[in-house]
This record gives sequence, C-alpha cells and structure tokens, in this order.
Amino acid sequence: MKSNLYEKKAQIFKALSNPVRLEIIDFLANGEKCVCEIVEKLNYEQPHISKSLIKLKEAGLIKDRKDGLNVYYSLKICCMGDFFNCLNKILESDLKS
Amino acid sequence: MKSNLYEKKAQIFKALSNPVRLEIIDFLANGEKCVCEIVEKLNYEQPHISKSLIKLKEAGLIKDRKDGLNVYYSLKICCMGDFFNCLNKILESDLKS
DNA sequence: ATTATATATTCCAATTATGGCATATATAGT
DNA sequence: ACTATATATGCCATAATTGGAATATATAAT
Repeated sequence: MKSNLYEKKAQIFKALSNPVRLEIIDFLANGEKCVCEIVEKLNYEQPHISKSLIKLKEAGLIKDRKDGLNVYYSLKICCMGDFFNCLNKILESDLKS
Repeated sequence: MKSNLYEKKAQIFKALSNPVRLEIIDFLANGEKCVCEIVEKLNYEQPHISKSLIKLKEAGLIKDRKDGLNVYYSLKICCMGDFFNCLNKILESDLKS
C-alpha cells in the first residue's frame, strides 16, 4: 500500500525530529553505548533517554543488545553518514539563501 | 551553538515527518508544480496543502515562485535523491529483520 | 533472601501538530 | 468597479508529543 509506505517513512522522520534523539544518534555514531553512558553524556533524565531510545528503535534506526544489567544501543543504519551529510548540505544552503 | 544545530536539524525532520508532506515532496520530484496541481493530485483540502507547503518551505526544503495567480513550488534540495534512497534502504532492511 | 544498580514503564500537565471549515488576500479578466 | 480564481490565513476541536516525577522490573552481588 502506497499510503502505508509514506506512513512508515514519516515515522522514521518523526523519530529523527527531536534534538535529543538526534544528539543520541550523533553519540552512537562513535560506537555502541549503554543507556547509562548516554544519560551521562546528555543532560536528561534517565526515563526520558530510555523513551527516546525506544522510539529510535521502533523506527528501525538503532538496535539494542542486553549484557547483564546494561543495555547497549548502536546504530542500525549503514547509510546514516550520507543521510546526515545531505542534511548538512541543506543547512548550509539554507544559511546562504 | 551546538544545541541550535540539533534544533534546526530536528525542524527539517519534523517537516518531513508527515505522510502528506512526504507525498508532496515525491510529487515535486517530478518537477515544479503549482498549488492547484498538488491539491488535485493529493486528496486534501487546499488550505491543508497550503499549510503543508509553507511548512516545507520554512524548513528550507522547497522554494516558491509566483506567476500570476499561481504559486509554483519546487524542491530546493539537490541531495533529496540520496536522502530518500537511504530511507528506502532503511525500510528494506527493516522488512528483512 | 536482601540489597543495589540499570533500565523500562506509567502517569501527568503543558505544549504542539493535525486537518477541516470559513474567510481573507491577491491577481486576472471583463 | 466587478467577478472569478488561486492561494494563504485564522479558528477550532481533537490527537499526539514532550519531558519530568514516581514507580516497576530485571539482573547482579553479597
């Protein structure tokens, strides 16, 4: 169904449409991190970070791995680099115009 | 400011986080269209389309050009193709897993 | 078994998005 | 000037998102 595809795409963009979640993705670009590391790095309550991670995971952007008490999250997307390079181009061209 | 950059990026993603707006972008990929063409193509009220277009424009994703009574909108981003190819990869890998 | 620690879930108030409807504005033609 | 047409704006009810605070769950260590 075509409309479903647009819905699915919209969901991905929605997951990315929040500064905290974008910052998480940026941090995960350095490699797999556990929730506590992300909480420590960003300045938000742990429940908020947890919810953000779950939203990113539901969108298919990150994956998790449990190890003892810790849950490690990492990027699931190979092309995230291109993705964000494009975004930077948009932002640059926006500043010029 | 770093936080501002995340905010700005989030705004772009927010503009893309809606099926109607994604469908508009898809349609504009075929080239410049006036509002009336977009209204005709998609099945939404004209005011809603107008508001969607303005949101996309504010995010810096499309631009407009006035000609008589008509306003023509077109994609402002060169790398939209890569952008959406990446998205499709995400969706495919999501279906597999 | 008890305690400590990491993460997830629930609940909530405040804000923001959605999309329809009515209306306003702007331009073109007569 | 008047009318028609294209687009934008304002208003509104409903729904979704945000992020904090409290609490629950799960695992590890003693």
